[in-house]
Order: sequence, then structure tokens, then C-alpha cells
Amino acid sequence: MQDDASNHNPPELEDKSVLASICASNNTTSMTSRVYAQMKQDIISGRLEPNIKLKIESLRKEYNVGTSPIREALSLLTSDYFVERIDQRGFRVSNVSSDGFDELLRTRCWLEERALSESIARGNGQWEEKVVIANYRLSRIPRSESKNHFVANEQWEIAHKKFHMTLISECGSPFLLKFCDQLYEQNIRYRQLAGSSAYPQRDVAEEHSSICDAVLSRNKDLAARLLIDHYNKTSYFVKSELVK
Amino acid sequence: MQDDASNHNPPELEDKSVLASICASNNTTSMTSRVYAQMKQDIISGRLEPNIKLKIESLRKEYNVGTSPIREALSLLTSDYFVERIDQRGFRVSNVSSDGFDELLRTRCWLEERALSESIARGNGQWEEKVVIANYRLSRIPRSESKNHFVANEQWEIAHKKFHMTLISECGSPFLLKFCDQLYEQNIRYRQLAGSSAYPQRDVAEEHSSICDAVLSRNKDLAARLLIDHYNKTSYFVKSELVK
DNA sequence: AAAACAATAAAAACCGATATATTTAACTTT
DNA sequence: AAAGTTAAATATATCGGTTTTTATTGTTTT
Repeated sequence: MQDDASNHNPPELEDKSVLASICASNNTTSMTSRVYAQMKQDIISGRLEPNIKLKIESLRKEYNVGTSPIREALSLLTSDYFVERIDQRGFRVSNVSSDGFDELLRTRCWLEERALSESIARGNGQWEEKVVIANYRLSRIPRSESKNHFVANEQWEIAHKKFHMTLISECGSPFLLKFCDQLYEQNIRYRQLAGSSAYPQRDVAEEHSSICDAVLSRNKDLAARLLIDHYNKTSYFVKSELVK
Repeated sequence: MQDDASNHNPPELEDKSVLASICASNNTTSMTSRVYAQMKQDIISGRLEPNIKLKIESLRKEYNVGTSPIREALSLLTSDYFVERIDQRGFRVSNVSSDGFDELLRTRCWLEERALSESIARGNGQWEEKVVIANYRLSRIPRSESKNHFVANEQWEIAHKKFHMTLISECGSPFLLKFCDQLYEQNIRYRQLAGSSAYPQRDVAEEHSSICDAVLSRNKDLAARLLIDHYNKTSYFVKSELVK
């Protein structure tokens, strides 16, 4: 199965500094990939607001590219559920709704419960270590860049995703991983749109560690339950913002 | 009012009579959609063989369109796991493998088990009737067009998908439905590629009816078990062809 | 005034040509 | 001969303009 078009940084590259610099300098990614990544980010961040019309000509100017990369990127975003398309009358940013979020949460729980279960069943010692290290790294990064008011920390966002994806990485199904990935990104969008007041007062790091512990003790049911609780708690804040 | 004489009519537009009126009313499909549907079919049927390179220029000639619709269709097929893309070096048909099929089957069982369960929990009387009618219609259509040797029956294929999608239709998650749909199409591809010898000797209609009965009696566990058995049995034939 | 129609404006879809990158082949150099 | 280098051929990616379709506006008719 193919990875995300924008994802060119598998962890095993980190040690090969030579290759890294070559890739970085050549920067041989296509316009399409660049526009895709940027537009995705713009939708997730809310800069491109839900439900607005995406006019090719405007996007062309905005991203300084021709029509082809724009249209291709939009096609890809369509399959990621960030953009909707109607034949002959263009594209628009997917809408968000309270019901949509409910569905997202529900589906995420179903899929990740299974994925985590299977991952625990199949994962070996190496996987356990990856989980431990992902949890540790996440714990060292502050959730917000400011202590007083919430300012999203990009580094935390990356580490958080890494942790959750590592948990389920050994489920034995690239398909399922891809689905979970797509839903995870949808969830980030809702979190971002909900804004700063969704900043949790509770100890999220503690929740992550509990999940980690359950995983290491190979307790499938407990781990799955903790994970689902974790998602439900986080969602509570997002939802309270959304209904306003 | 400059009416040009340069009128290149695509001949494939004139062959429909019943559908023509429906299409004419509102549904004017784009080139992209048409090419997308056709290429998808060509990959599923095996006319476009697994792993072959998809050269834009060849496809252009083959489907009689410009580059834009081709590239857009390919982008869409990428998200359906039928086509793979590598930046700056084009597209190719996704490969198939025994392991890939195992993964597919596994994932399908996980997702459909959950979807069916939820559907039984949420579905109302109207849904039950839809299931009954889908099963009935399927039962009236022969699996093969010939009685002696297997000739795929397009009508059966449609009714079969309809039955299985109806079963899970009330799961309460469009996301999950979409995932199941994508996996179902992947499965059709494997079935087609496996060829005629995967023609089952067993009574498939009976299996469908058993699932139907379990659904109507709202027996989640039984229904899910029967569904998974059904998939496993069908897969046995496909797999026996695949290893050759 | 509401509906039907026509003319205009706007936007999407599409094409063909050009620019950019990759692969292949031929030709050195070690 | 293997490895490296360069040049030609091939294919991808991209652009900007043209055609087709949809949306808007204004006018006529009922």
C-alpha cells in the first residue's frame, strides 16, 4: 500500500545523515505533492474554512501553480475526506458538524480498538520498545507553547500522532493503518477548529502512560478500554466547543 | 456568437436509450469520471495487469482524452488502492500477492464484523425489509451465465454487492461504509484475477440466506460468524488459485 | 409578482505544447 | 570488466489558453 504523498520521512532515515541532506537539498517533490500538503494543512488549520468553495483560479494564484497540480491535489484531498467534489461544478472544503464528529469518534474507537488489540497480539519486543520510546518522547514535549494560554505546539502534535500510530502499527494490516491515519487527521481538524478552549485541564500524559503500561503488560482489554476512554475524554472538550 | 465548425464528437455518447434520459436531465459526467470508472473496471478485470507501468501518453491514446482527465483519474485510483504513484516517476497498477490477499481478507472480516453488529443494533424494520429483498433478488440471479463453465454474470455481481452493503448499511458510519466498500472492490479484483476455477461448488445462496435469517432474528454474534465464514469459504477458492 | 426565457459572466474541464526529470545507451576511465 | 560520465531518448509534470458547462443577471410573458 502506498504511503501518504507528503510523507517522505520514515524514521530509519534519521541515522543516514548523508541521504537526508541529499533529499533535502534536491527537494525533488512535485508541485502536486507540495500543494497537496499545504492545502491539507490549510484545511486542518481552518485557514480554508469548512464548506467554502474552492475556485481553481483563486487557488492557482494563492499557491502560485498551474491548474494541473491544483486539480490533482484536490482529487487527492477528496479521497482524504477534506474536500468534496461535484462533477462539473468544482470542489469545496468538506463541511463539519456535530453529527459528523460523533461519527468520526465512534468509527475511530471501533477501528483503533481492533487495531490495538491485534497489535498487542502480534507485536514483538522491538515494538514494545518503540511504544516506550514514543511515549517517553511525547511526555517530554509540552502540549502548549505557552503556559498561560493555549498555543498549539507543532512538535507535540507530531509526537502525539507518532505515539498513537506506534500503538497500532503491528496490527498486521496496512489497510487498517491507513484508515486509522485518515480518521486521525480528520480528528486533528476538529480539534483545531474547536480552538484553544478545548485545551484540556486534565493530565493527558498520565493517560498516555497508562495505555503504555497496559500495552506492555499485554492486557488487550484494558489497553483498548483506556484508549477509548482517552479518545472520549479528549472529544468531550472538542464537542463542547462545537455545539456553540 | 461565434459557432465553430471544429466539432469533435465522442462516439461513445450515442449508445444509450433508457439511461440517456436520466443522464441528460442532470447527470453530465466529466471525462475524469468516465475515465476513472473505465480504468477501475479495466484494473479489476485484469485487462490492465497488476504492476504494469501506466504511461500517460499510452493511456491518453487508449481512452481518447487529454492528460488532465487521465492524471486526475489516476489520482483518484491511487486513493482506492488500485494504482500506486511515485513522485516524478509516474503511476503503476497496484501489485497483488498472496500476502496482500490475506491482509485484505483479515481486514474485511474485522471491519464487516463490526459494521454488521452495529447495523443489527441500529437497523429498523425498514432496513430488515431491504435485507430481505436484497437477498431475494440475489437468489434469483444465476452466479454464472453458463451452467457448464463459469462465465461471470454482471447482474449477479451487482446484486451480490448490493446484498452485502445492505447488511452493513445501518452501521451508523459513512466512514466505515466507505472503507468496507473499498475493501469489497479490492476483493472483486482478486476474485476476477483468480479466474473461473474459483467458481464455487458449494451453495452460496444458502449461505446468504443463513446470514439473512440471523440478521432478522437480531442475533449479532451468529450473523457476524456466518458472514465471516462466508468470506473465508469464498476466499479459499481465490487463494487456491493465487498460490499457483 | 412569479415563471420562463435570453444574454452575459463566471468557472470548470479539457487539451496540446513546453519544461523538467528520469531512464537508457554509448562512451570513457580505472 | 566494473564503475563512472555524458548525451540522447523517454516520460513525467506543469503551464496557459480554449472549450464547455454552470451561474447570474436582466428581460419578457403570463
